[in-house]
Amino acid sequence: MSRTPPGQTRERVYRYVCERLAAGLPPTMREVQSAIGFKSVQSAREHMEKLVEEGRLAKHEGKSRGYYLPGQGAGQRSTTLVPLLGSVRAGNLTEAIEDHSGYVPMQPRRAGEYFALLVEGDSMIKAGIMEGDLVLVRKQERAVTGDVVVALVNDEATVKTLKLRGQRIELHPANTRYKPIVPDPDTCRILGKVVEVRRHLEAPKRTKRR
Amino acid sequence: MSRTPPGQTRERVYRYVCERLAAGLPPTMREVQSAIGFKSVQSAREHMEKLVEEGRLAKHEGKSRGYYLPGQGAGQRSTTLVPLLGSVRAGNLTEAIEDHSGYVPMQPRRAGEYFALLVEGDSMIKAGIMEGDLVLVRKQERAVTGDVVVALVNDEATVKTLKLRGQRIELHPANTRYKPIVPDPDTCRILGKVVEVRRHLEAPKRTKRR
DNA sequence: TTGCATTCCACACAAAAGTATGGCATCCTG
DNA sequence: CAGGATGCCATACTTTTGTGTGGAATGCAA
Repeated sequence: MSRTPPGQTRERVYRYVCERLAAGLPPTMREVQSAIGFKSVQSAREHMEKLVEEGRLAKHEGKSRGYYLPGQGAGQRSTTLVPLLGSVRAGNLTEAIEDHSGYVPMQPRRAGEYFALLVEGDSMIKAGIMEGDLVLVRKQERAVTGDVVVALVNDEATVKTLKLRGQRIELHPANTRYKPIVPDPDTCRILGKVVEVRRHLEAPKRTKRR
Repeated sequence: MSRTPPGQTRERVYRYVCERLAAGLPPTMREVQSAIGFKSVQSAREHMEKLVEEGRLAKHEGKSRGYYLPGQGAGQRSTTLVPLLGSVRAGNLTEAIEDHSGYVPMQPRRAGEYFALLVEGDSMIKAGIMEGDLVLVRKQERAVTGDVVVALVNDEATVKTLKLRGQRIELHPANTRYKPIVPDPDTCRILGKVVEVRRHLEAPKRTKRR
């Protein structure tokens, strides 16, 4: 029977398992067996057990699809899929909640409900938030001065830096070409706080036609 | 037997399943049963089947832990956990690969191997890349003019915009306070192309002492 | 009243999935 | 040479997990 140099198949197994873990469905032993091309499920199992011994994988004993990455379980923050609701400036965000256009993976640092929006315009350029960036927003109706928030002003969403002057809300741009917005309190509502900004420097690859 | 108003338990089931999906380990029927508090596994199953009928969940027939979110399967890009290797300017990146300090979830737009780095300095401020930002990098040794790359110059990693003049490599900052780097070709190596920039606007929450 | 839909329970069975035991071959070290 | 480690195969057994069938109770519409 043919056999590979020590450690080589181990790496292939590890890579395959990591891919599956990242995809959200850990593999069974028999799936590892198939993926690597073993004739016997026991071959897969021995590699997996060794990976656990080495501390590179951990597992729930006796549970199906029970392997996981060590740092991912106990201390590591878990990944959440956040709905991408559309773009700032798009229409009614309440409706967009029902028809989100995909998910964005994130690891929340705080408990809460999150949504993602695409940024339009350059009003926050000095804060390093550019046209086309993605903002991840935690839903909350209050924030403090200095927070970057998504606010609804006259039913139009906008990303700005919040300044509270007493009870008065000011929405400050980070671009000298724009003036602060001082909305009528009845027409302004904070939707949430921007907790993360993401920028893709590469366009999506063209997918094949289906 | 006590029973809830129509739809109420369904939502609880859905929420639980979504949490589990986001955490990376879909639940078994018996786990759904336990989580909701049913006495019978069949109760869990019927809710799950209904969620599939409604199009809110999908499943791999007959497979353990086989449920998934519909848009997440076929067309949706799968999530990959990318190792965070440390910060640009830190020591030897080759060693850092063995001792990465966590994972960052991303949905790659192209096939390849990825790693993440923390940015130090403000040399790319005009490109909206700030101190403390996280760059997600696809490993590649070649890039084209205009790409933002991670390069190793005299064993020091740096994030810059690449400019190729013939065979000569120039590494351009996006900040007028810095000059382009024109490294000796023997001392410069491209490690990869920056494909995504992320900024956290919120510090990690303090975790309880263990 | 009957039929249907919804929300639940109980139990048995089938298949998937984890685990155990035996075996072979190669290489290296004591 | 023997023993141990590593990389594999083969098979059987055990447990987990999915599925099927039967049942009960409630509410609503025909």
